[in-house]
Amino acid sequence: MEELISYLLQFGNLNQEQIAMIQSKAKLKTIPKGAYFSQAGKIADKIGYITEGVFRVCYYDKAGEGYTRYFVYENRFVADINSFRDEVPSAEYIEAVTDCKLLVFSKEGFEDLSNTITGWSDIFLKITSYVMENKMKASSNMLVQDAHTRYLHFLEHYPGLANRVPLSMLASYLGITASSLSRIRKK
Amino acid sequence: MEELISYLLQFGNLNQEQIAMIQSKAKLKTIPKGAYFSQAGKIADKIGYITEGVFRVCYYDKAGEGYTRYFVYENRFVADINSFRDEVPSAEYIEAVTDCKLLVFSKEGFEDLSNTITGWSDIFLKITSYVMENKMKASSNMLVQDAHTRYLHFLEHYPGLANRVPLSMLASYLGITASSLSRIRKK
DNA sequence: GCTATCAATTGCCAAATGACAAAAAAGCAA
DNA sequence: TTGCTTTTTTGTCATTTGGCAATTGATAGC
Repeated sequence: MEELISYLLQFGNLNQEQIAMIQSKAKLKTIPKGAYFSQAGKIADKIGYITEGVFRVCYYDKAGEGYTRYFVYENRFVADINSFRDEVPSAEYIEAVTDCKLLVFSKEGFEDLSNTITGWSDIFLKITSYVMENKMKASSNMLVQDAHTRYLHFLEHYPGLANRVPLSMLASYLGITASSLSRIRKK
Repeated sequence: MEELISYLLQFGNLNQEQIAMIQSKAKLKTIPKGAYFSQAGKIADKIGYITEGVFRVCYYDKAGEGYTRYFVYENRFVADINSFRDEVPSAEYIEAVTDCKLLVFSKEGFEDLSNTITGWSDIFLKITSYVMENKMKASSNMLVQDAHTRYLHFLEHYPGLANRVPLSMLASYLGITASSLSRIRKK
């Protein structure tokens, strides 16, 4: 819980009263490996701050093949923010890659915070645009690198994460086949 | 100017008074082909709504090679939103690919609007997260497609744009070499 | 019209990656 | 442990893409 607060404080100021208010709205939730935090076609009605575990945001093509858009892990928010905000169906799945624990804000709880805490929306605007810009740059950068460079960059940028996710999921994040990644890994 | 207003109205409500306020803060600006709207290392102090022309958001590697992250054209906002909001140096260039005209909001003008118009920040939060999510998904999708598919998808998704930008810039957007794109184009 | 310049096309070959299949390894439950 | 399932590794081969260089094409200035 302290980590959530210090994460939020990076993006704006909060007094003790506001912090207590935030803590009162956060509920601890456990999600087992393989289960979904939110699903395509459903409206995302909650936003989570991960305290333990790894999620992946992914989608499936008509052949049932799954593609990982990105991973999210400890001390970051995970949500389909557009679905959550506008109450429109989500286009993607958020799947627990490992057993996970998160602090969850319901739609109602989140709106209470928006109405009570001055600057709460601004904090989320900052977090949203900062995070999304980084994700976008990451994908865009990968596009002009070869597979080996992308893998090395991943190892460097997300130390330890490669050992926590299945090779096949990492491969689809990197935009290569599992076989190619296996060969690259052999170096 | 009407197009700017109707674009904004897609993301939130505005009354006549607010619309007049917005219009009073927008200044028409012309940027010749090849010039920059904002530059890496400088703080982006304005945000533009394009009425005519095409920009590209790009960066350069140490060898001076330029890479196009994405294109922005008529009836869309163009800005380095993180640099603009937090007044930190931009990491990228926004370059006019053709002669361009835009409606420009200065930092001061934009803040006046934030302070005067209830919901102005929300409108921009929506626009920002909607646009960035789409950019992110576009790059992420391209990563798992081959070059030919990416090109066809570009043609379909941005009809006419391929004829307005140099082949080399389009190639770097697609993550391939100019030679490869030339060959693909021959079909 | 001539020339300089830059962008685009094309040819050639090598390297990277994918497709498919089989084998090996790892995980998991009884 | 044993057997079953899933994931990962490995082999072979076809395809895609890049690198490089030469050629062609377009444009602008003289």
